[in-house]
Amino acid sequence: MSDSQDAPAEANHPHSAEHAIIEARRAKAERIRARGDNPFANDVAARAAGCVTCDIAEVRALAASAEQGGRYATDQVEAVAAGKTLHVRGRVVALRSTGGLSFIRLRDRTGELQLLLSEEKMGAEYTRLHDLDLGDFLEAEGALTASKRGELSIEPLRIRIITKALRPPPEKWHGLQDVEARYRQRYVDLVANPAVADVFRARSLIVRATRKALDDTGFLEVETPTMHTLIGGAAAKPFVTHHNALDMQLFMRIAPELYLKRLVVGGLERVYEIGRNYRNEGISTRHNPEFTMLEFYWAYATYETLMDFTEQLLRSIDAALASAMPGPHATWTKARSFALDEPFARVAMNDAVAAAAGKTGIAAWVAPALHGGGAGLVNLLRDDFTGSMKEWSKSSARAKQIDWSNFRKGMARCDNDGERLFACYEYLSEPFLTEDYRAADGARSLPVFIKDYPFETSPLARRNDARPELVDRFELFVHGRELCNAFSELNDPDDQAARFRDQVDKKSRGAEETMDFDEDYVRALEHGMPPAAGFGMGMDRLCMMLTSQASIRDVILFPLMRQRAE
RNA sequence: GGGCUGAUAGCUCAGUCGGUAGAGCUGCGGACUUUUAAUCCGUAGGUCGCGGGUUCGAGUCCCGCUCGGCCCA
Repeated sequence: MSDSQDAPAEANHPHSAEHAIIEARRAKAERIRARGDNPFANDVAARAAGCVTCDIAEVRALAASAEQGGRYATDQVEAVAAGKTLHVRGRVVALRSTGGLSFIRLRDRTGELQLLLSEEKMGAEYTRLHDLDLGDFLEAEGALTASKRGELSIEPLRIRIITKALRPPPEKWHGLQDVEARYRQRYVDLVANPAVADVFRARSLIVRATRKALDDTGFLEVETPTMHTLIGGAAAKPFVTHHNALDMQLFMRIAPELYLKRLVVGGLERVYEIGRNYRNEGISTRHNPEFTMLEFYWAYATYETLMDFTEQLLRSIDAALASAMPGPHATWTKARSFALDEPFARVAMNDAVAAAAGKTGIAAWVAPALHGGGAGLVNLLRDDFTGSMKEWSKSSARAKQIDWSNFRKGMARCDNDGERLFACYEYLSEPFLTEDYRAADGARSLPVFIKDYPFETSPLARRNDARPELVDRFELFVHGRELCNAFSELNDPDDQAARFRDQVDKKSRGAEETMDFDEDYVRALEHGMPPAAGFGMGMDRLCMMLTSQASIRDVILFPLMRQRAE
């Protein structure tokens, strides 16, 4: 908590430069009023008879046939638009004057267009420029033309400032660089840094393409509660809230899983939800307290079905992005260090651990890992870890990169061999996924499905029929980052009840991230849930991956920030 | 929570060994009828994040705090 006193708001400080700039703009707004215009106008329909209101993209489309190599010939432009008067509106993002001739770059949602203003043509209208600032919204009516340099332009006979911007935009060349200001004042970021707006256009397309892929596969989109009475569906700490009228404690959901599976019981055999989840945990470049997740449940499918579907889904989303935003997509793909276009690796956790153990070059590990796989290594480490750790940690370059101290602590906390195998995976395999699994070109990493998890680590997944110590589960890692988690669903109500009891036991022994016993969910399973497979994917992480953004805050419009005394 | 790192004009950034706080953009005034970060002349704009300390003297050195960033947990 901050007990700092309220600092004087800088903009109100009568001597600050910011204050002077705002006052200068306010004075212009007053001049506009004095002239009889509204500096915050609402009546923005075209005025001149026969004048057509156009988006900027429509203006460009009209002149498309006159374009050659990005340049427009004046006579051709004037020929295609002969006799037309166009009405455009947008924000003024650049403003230059050479005296009797001025150039304005106008931006709307569809693009940018130059206005070429001539004092000779406009007469008294031209003086309205004196009240214009960068950032203002302007409307203009005039004929289409091209400048001497071949830039498509409208040559207005009439202009009007329709919204006065009282604050100045950031520096025109560098934009807004201050990361904190970019997140706190996203409205400025979006105007000043067009590449940022592209990322959020991409986000919308990604979500739309995801919906389309699922809708086309016969899924039903549903909405389930985000306020829960029990903690369930994932291992995470919830936000706690309270309903006054019912005097009831509620948890903001950490996952929609248990509700979606109730719907599968109810006969909605393919359901999905794309929605916000809340986890009361730390903030990092990969974690925001609220985040968007896709979950779907698919009756009569198995986790094997889902691996195929996942590959196809990711490729189709990326293709949709490429076709809708070819320019930005090319830039993002260039920055990608992973391959989406060849089959993803599929590796059982036991094998992944054994392979990673082999790569450490630790002599004592070779035989157990070779003959017993990851489980063989677990047998060795359970009995002899601390004594040999020092010597092992120096065995090879790979061994030196392992986080031995946390590995040791993690192993010590484990209650059983399943958890130990998972710990081995976490410290020996996962940090090296990008170097161990490479695309055919060798230059990019290959996405990898790590599958067949120990059942102890997965309280909602179905046991493997042949090997009951495992569950039919996978996680997908793209360039070392967890993107998806999926499994064949546990539908045996008695087994599910036993696993809930185990979670409750763990909680009573002090574990923090456990699920509550959900009696209603067990009752639902008692009514019968068909065999099904379920899937979860972080949409924010998917956006990061496809648009090559390093931080989750770059794909969330308003990431959570600490409060700041203003 | 830990390590590293940052905060100087509205914006983007300099600021050397501790010695008068700088530039560009923006703003304001002026010139200019084909600009593309226009150009040129003039001018204004500062609680150097906040609070202590050392010193004749602190943007600069030391301590604490606030708010970020990166890495780790």
